[in-house]
Amino acid sequence: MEDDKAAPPAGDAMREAARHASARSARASALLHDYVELIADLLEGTGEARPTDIARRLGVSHATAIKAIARLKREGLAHSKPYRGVFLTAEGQALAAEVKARHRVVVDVLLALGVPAEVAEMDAEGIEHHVSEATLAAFERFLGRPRTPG
Amino acid sequence: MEDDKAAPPAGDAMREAARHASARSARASALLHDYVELIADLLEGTGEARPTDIARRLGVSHATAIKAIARLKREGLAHSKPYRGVFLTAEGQALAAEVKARHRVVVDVLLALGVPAEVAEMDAEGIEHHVSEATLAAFERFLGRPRTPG
DNA sequence: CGCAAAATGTAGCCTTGGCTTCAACATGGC
DNA sequence: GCCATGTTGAAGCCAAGGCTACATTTTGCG
Ligand SMILES: [Mn+2]
Ligand SMILES: [Mn+2]
Ligand SMILES: [Mn+2]
Ligand SMILES: [Mn+2]
Repeated sequence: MEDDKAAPPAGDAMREAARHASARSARASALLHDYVELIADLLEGTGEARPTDIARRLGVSHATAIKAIARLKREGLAHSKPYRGVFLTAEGQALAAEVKARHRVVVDVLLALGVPAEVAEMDAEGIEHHVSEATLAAFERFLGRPRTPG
Repeated sequence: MEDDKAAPPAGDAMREAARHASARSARASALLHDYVELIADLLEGTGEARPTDIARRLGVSHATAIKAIARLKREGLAHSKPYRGVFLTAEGQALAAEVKARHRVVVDVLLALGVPAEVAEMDAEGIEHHVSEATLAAFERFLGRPRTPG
């Protein structure tokens, strides 16, 4: 039997470790998701996404927003020229669409479960980032919105 | 009339900023919550909570666990003597109880919504940290477990 | 137009939460 | 009882995500 050098988590502990690793990974991408979602929103709404507006809507300083935008660009989700506002790449737009759909479903599930609207919006902002594909599918079934409408 | 210097987010933007701030704050305490929950679990199960076991169950290096434990101690949630394992303060125990209850409710709601068990455990590990009191109450009502069983 | 105000960007600081590496300690098996 | 092995702890590195302070650019208004 393969002898598991260096005490790797066995059985239960291993599965638990995997769960926590998954949560950590979701936490790591949460911020980027919020940025692309918001940028898409601003672009749709007003035609432009300026760092200052992004910062204001997220409740952070403009410097923080600008650093995050730099990361979005590094990761191929956004592009921008100096002093010219931010835009999403095709990849960024696709991600934004996913994230927005997920956000809506999470809010709707919370509302369906009797959570007050303001609170639902609050909590969804964090919960959405930890809803896997399988859970999203279950949520949609529960809401009576099958994924494959064929 | 306080004249709102320096372009403070107005109306919608302000509420959205508050939502994101709330999510950031939840994210910040998530890690501590997982530690106290796990430590309580280990103490109940085996009578001791050793840094190595904590690290293994969380899927991080022992050094990472030890630094987090130091933070737990700084915040009055845990105490320990060198080489002697970790224990929870009264405050830490109370927090652990809350966190465990919340974890259970979240998993049960996901199961009730048709999420597969393995996935429910996965997602709950992240979702639980973003479930406010009001949402928790709604979940308990939905599950038919009123908070005040009087 | 010209210039003040607003927006943008840069630099540098801090904390958190990961990691590896190495040193010190505790203990169980012989 | 000793010592190999496992556990614990300390140090130091890194990236992310906050911040303030300051420099630069754009823009809008008189
Ligand atoms: Mn969000
Ligand atoms: Mn969202
Ligand atoms: Mn958790
Ligand atoms: Mn948990």
